[in-house]
Amino acid sequence: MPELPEVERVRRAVERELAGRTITRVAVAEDRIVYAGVSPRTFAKRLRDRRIMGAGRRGKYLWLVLDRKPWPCLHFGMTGRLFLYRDARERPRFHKLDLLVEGGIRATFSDARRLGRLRLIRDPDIDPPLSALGPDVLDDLPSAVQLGPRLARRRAPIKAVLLDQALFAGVGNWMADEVLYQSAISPRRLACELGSPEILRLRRALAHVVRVACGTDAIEDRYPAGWLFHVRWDRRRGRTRRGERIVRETIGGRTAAWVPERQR
DNA sequence: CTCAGTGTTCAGTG
DNA sequence: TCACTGAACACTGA
Repeated sequence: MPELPEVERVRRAVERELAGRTITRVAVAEDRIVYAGVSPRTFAKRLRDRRIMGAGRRGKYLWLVLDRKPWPCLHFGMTGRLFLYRDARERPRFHKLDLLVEGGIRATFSDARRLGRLRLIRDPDIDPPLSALGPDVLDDLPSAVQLGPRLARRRAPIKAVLLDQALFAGVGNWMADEVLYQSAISPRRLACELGSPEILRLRRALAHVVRVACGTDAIEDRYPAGWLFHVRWDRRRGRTRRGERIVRETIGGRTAAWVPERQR
């Protein structure tokens, strides 16, 4: 579930449901992989009896602002999720962290594949791995002029460069494909060979996709009907709504879905 | 049974 | 030193 729009939805939900409330109970799974750089026990101790002041996000990383540092930082990997619910029976499978918050609200981080990470941080701007992130594509998307020189240094397919979190924090596989589709640029094109009109289109499409996706609170059904998103994994049909053929190939280590007829 | 997957990191190479 | 590629990580569901 986790690219920028999904993480932003969670951030807003935390602000709305949990801000101002105190964590009364914490349960942790004995998972030395998902808990990174901290034991589950210590992690629990730092959260218990703390008040949640709000939630911050940069790229795909989310942290809870507590009344005392350190703060918990969540990364969702491929399958991580945060559930907010009231009935304990709704606790999801693969739970790694369970919070009981004042007012009977429960928050559970779950992750089947265990590529997500739970950390403690003191400062999102200074502590790795957050400090390695580039500008957030929702809050701080660079202008086309700023993007020019950064892309000019990269001799890799634009698809791979879009996934580089040091350049475009928050972009993931589906957003990269969507942005390239909407800006009519082939994912194979080398970043350094894009012209100004193309960079302009790319930047514009990226701003549009991230804004619209966040505007719907990442509810996929509400993404505009013309988006590639709705058909990119549909292997049966393998066509866009307009009947253009969708191709799948590995670029930059990930599967790209794209429309050669339209993307050059 | 096999394979791909809305992600990141690290070793190896140029 | 910088940048790129591919493998590893771990596990589910098609």
